[in-house]
Amino acid sequence: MKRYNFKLVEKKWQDHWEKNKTYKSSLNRNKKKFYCLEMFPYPSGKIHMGHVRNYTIGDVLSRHKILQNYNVLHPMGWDSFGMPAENAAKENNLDPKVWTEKNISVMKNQLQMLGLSIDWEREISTCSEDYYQHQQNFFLEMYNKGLVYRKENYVNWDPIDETVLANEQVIDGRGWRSGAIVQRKKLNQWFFNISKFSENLLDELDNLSNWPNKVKTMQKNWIGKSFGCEIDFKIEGSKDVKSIRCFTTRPDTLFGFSFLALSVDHPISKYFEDDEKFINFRKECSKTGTTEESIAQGEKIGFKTNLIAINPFDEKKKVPVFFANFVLMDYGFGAVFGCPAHDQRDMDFALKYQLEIKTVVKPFDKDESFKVNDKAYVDGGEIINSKFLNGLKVPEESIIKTINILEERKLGEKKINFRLKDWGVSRQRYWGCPIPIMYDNTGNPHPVPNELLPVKLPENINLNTKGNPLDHVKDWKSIEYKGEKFTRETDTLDTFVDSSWYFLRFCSPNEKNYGYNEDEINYWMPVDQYIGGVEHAILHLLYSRFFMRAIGYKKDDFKFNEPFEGLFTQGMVCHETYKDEKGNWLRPDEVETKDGKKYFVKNKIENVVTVGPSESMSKSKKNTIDPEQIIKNYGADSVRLFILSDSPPEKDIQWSEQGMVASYKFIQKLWVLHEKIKDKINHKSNNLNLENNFERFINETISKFDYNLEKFNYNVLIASIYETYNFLNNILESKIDGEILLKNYIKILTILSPIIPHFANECFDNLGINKIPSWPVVDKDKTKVDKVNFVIQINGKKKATISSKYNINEKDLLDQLTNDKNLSKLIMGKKINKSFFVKNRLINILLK
RNA sequence: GGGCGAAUGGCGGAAUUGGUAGACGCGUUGGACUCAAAAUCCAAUAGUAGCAAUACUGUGAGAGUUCGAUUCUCUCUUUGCCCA
Repeated sequence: MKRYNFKLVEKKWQDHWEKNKTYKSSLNRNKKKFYCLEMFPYPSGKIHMGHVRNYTIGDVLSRHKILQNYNVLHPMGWDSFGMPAENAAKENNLDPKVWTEKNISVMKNQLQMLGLSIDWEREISTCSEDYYQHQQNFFLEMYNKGLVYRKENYVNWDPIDETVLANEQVIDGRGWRSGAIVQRKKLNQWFFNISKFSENLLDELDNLSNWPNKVKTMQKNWIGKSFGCEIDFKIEGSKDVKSIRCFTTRPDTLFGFSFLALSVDHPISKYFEDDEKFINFRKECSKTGTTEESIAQGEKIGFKTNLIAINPFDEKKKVPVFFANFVLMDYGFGAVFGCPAHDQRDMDFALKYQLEIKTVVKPFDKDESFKVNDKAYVDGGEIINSKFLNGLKVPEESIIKTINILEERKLGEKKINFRLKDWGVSRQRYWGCPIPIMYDNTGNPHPVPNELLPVKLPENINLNTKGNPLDHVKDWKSIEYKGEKFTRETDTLDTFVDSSWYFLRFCSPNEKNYGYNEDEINYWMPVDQYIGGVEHAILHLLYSRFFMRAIGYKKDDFKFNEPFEGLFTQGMVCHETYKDEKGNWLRPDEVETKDGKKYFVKNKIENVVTVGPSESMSKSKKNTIDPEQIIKNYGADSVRLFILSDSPPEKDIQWSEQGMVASYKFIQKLWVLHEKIKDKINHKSNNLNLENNFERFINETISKFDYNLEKFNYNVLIASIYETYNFLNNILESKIDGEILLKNYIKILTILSPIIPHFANECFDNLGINKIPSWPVVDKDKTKVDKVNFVIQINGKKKATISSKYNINEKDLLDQLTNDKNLSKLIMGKKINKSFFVKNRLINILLK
């Protein structure tokens, strides 16, 4: 008996698929299409286990659909613009393009080692001119439709590197690279008008029935629709400022108003720019960073102005105006009215600056003397201490009625506010898609005219400059058109733009004239199943949804809004973390264990290792496992089997070497089984009972497969593969007819093939079958049983099981029970009060 | 602080959605094979009591609905993610 040699077999089939273009897809209207897409990778160097998991899940689905005779599109490409390339290139003094292309070739090779059913002829790379030229087109179309505009916006500015930093690159108020204190700087930037579609993006979430609710909730919260009103507050104490406009969702607490807080970026801050104390205060604020979270967690501080705000409902009530660090210019109008009794943030602030805390809402079960002290009361109840608002139910009456009153008195107006802000797409970086805009000598922007498109990214430029390298490429930056001199926009597009339409490009990757071919996208789109990490639940998915709306805006032949019909978000791959005595992280292969209890540095038993919690694999904690090495050691099928077997795909999985070995051994065992079966297929026998039993098991297994494939319960699927193995191994002990054995074994191999494709193909080949048959259909007749195990419960407790006829009725079952010598004593001498009968399952007998 | 989810043997996890809790795998223990080890195979494996048949307890804690609850409801604890 030959050992199964995965190295030879896997290579053989991968070559076979490539040579025969087995997974090439093309438009075929006679077949139902299925577009299976996994989030494409960033070419960072090597694939990681997260990729292995992601692409294995997608591959199982894709191969399953192929066997169900769908016309499957399963492409792969590269999200290849972005900062890491630029940084790596700077460090190693090479071209980002060279770095990127090298990584792509390494990673493509690694993905191919996994044996994925990908149509590699559709491979795309977002950094190639073939791709980004169409993106420039989309940008200009959107520009012409008024969906793109330019405005000044605050950014995190690193004064040493002279560069803009993303929020996550600001650590404790300093640039992650230079360590310089980050400044807030106003820059002119390009924006996509995503907020125009806020309402629609929110509403149509409800149609996405094949999306996880979790993701839909996250998007809902992100879009953040809130209902409230705008109120103008009269201001005293300044000749320049007469009123300030606020947005609020709680106008009903207006009588609890005790201060007005402004963002330090509020337009009226310009009147305070001579005040040194204010300038210092603003500096202090900029240290807390610009994220909402850091602001909320940091201490709330304020700067008291000499201004006085007047309560519109009670002109006698005058309160101080502050600048405060917890108010963001991005939300509402950068001004909030403070009601400490019913908002915790306002409460913290009021306590610090000893401002009035006036209770205006009470819970239903308290009386009018209810008083808020130092913890804001934010739940429902009834309005008190508020003159004409008293008695209104909070929130169902109070908010809308207050708004009506404000509107009647012309003090404010109803307003729906969205948290979702327009998408700033300008990046002061080299390695991205150039923005096809040029400026005339007065600084006005113009779209780059057709004959000068695409705007190509210059190559071989000096990256070791301050600020955006493109700014320094003089001969690229300045152009002449029809005798007039222009300078190019040197910002490039956010890489989220690249990934907002790549799924369209896959439908017609070679279309020359436009980003997509209409026929092709109308056939293939939308993506039937999209698979990726939950970390992209908000931005990438929302931007893609926006992009479809933006392309389709004022364009009748673009027929769909939603790019992804189904979405599946997989969990992360985790591994234990290790630290030596000095607290340095150690790689798993640097650690050795004895009895699974004591851990120490390899070959140095005296150096104890502390085992930390299992966490998402990351380079910084050194708890990564290199997929290529694992595939080389155990084979692609084993890796695929293991990565699916231990946990449900949507949950995190713990990488375990033992589990990996178990999967490897199992493939070996399957091969032994295969050879045993092959030896028996010419065996003649006639044992009807055995055959029925056998066919029932096989059909039940297929039905389990169908159910669990549909639900992405791949771990349960693998469990039933083990059960099938055990069953087949057992049945070979008896004399089963060879023909029936083979017929059913073929079905089993077929349903195994999406998970372990190399192995299954080899087995088919070995049996002289050159094409994997279609997905088997469950034969319901074969799953019929004539006996079932009935559970006997007495007073709700399980007492026994009894084998009885299928579909037996209650009376016959009770007869059978009373005639059974052993079981009859369970009810002997007692009166049956009542009984509950579940067909073919159980009976619960209540005795008196 | 808010929203959503989770909690089941030594471990990862099953449970046809209210009907036999612990499938399947890992680990552990015992046995076979071997001069020995590895590999492989066989068996046992929720806990307590018992030689045993068996009995009782048991799905984070506590209550509730129900003939029957891992599953539904409420309260609490711990924990994860997202948002603030």
